[in-house]
Formats: sequence, C-alpha cells, structure tokens
Amino acid sequence: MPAFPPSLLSGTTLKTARNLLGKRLVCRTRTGTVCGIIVETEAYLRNDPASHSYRGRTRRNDVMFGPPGRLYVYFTYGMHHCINVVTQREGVGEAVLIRAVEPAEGLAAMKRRRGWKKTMPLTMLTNGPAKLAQAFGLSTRHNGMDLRRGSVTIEEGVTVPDRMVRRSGRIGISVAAEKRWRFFVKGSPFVSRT
DNA sequence: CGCACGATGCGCT
DNA sequence: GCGCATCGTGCGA
Repeated sequence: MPAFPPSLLSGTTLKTARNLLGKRLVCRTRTGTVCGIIVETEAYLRNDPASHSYRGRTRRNDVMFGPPGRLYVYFTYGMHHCINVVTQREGVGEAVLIRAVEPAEGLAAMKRRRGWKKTMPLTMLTNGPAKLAQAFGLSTRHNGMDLRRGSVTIEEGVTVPDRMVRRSGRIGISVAAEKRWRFFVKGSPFVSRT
C-alpha cells in the first residue's frame, strides 16, 4: 500500500498547500476506490480571520486543533461538505482546504454520487470543494479520520513544477480575501475558477 | 433563545 | 450574472 508522503506536513501550512498539488486523494470503500489528483488548494492559518479556527477551539473545529494529518470535514450552506488536511502540531489550528481534483479512478462512483448526466462536462464532478466531497462520498462522518493510516488518504501522485503553480486570493470569503493563499495548477480544467 | 450567515453549487435568465 | 436552497454554528440579547 502506498504511503502518505513523508515530508508533506513538515513545513509551513502554505508549503503544504503548495505541495498537495499533484498528490493523490484516495478513498477506499467496500464499493471500490475513488482517486483524484489534487489541482487546487487553499491555506487557512492561525490568526487568520477567514479560518474556522480564528475564534478558538469549539466542537465544530476541534479536529483543526488536533494532531496533523487528520481530515477536517465541515458542513456549510445547509447542504455542502468541504474537506481539509490538518497541518501543524496539536493546538495550533491550521489546515488546507482541498478545492478541486482531477478524477483518476472510480469515475463511475463519482458520476453516480454527483448525479452526472452524459451532457455534463467531466469537470462538473470535482471542480469545487463541495463537488469533490460529494464525488468522494465524504461527509462529517469522516471528520477526524487519520489520513496517514485509514481508508481515506493522500499518496504521491505527479510532480507539479513551480512553473505550473499559480497563486491567488482565496475564494468565497469576505475577510482576509487579499491573502494569496490559494494554489492551483495552471491550465487544469478541473480548477474551480481562474 | 433567536437569528444572521457561510471556505457553495445549481438552475434559470 | 443572479437568486435561492437549507441548516449547523456561534454570537448577541
């Protein structure tokens, strides 16, 4: 079984957000394996007004303050789930939101979960944080899972050279929107927005 | 205890 | 481009 990339969580959260590009997000269940190449991420840091951790540890964001390498899943807009990789040591409260992946395995399961129709472009499966969470079947049930050893994990994928990485302000937030803490793969059709 | 709103997506125009 | 679905969370009263 492929291993969680050893150095992925060793640097700053911004570094982790960049280095997650090209990694494989893998979800193994009874019904099969679903996998995608990460093409877009956002960092949420300590003392970051846009971060769920900004107002301190609560039941909702507890996983964000837990040990690194855990999956932080939150529910929003009354219907959507988004997934994050917890970074930094226990008590800090930083994470990386996975905003988009390029489907690599388990297309049939993704299509079924997303209600995909033949007229839809494939990008509709996973070009947004809530879309990919749905395509992978992830919800708050998976909140707190250990990505280093479990059915949901991160594995080595493809190398994304610096010249293919673009940065921008984060999407869908009103505060600290000027921080260029969003990372995405230049030219990927699966990026949520350019 | 009430309420405004959100790390969004979809369908319609 | 825009309005709306839909509800947990957290803040203020």
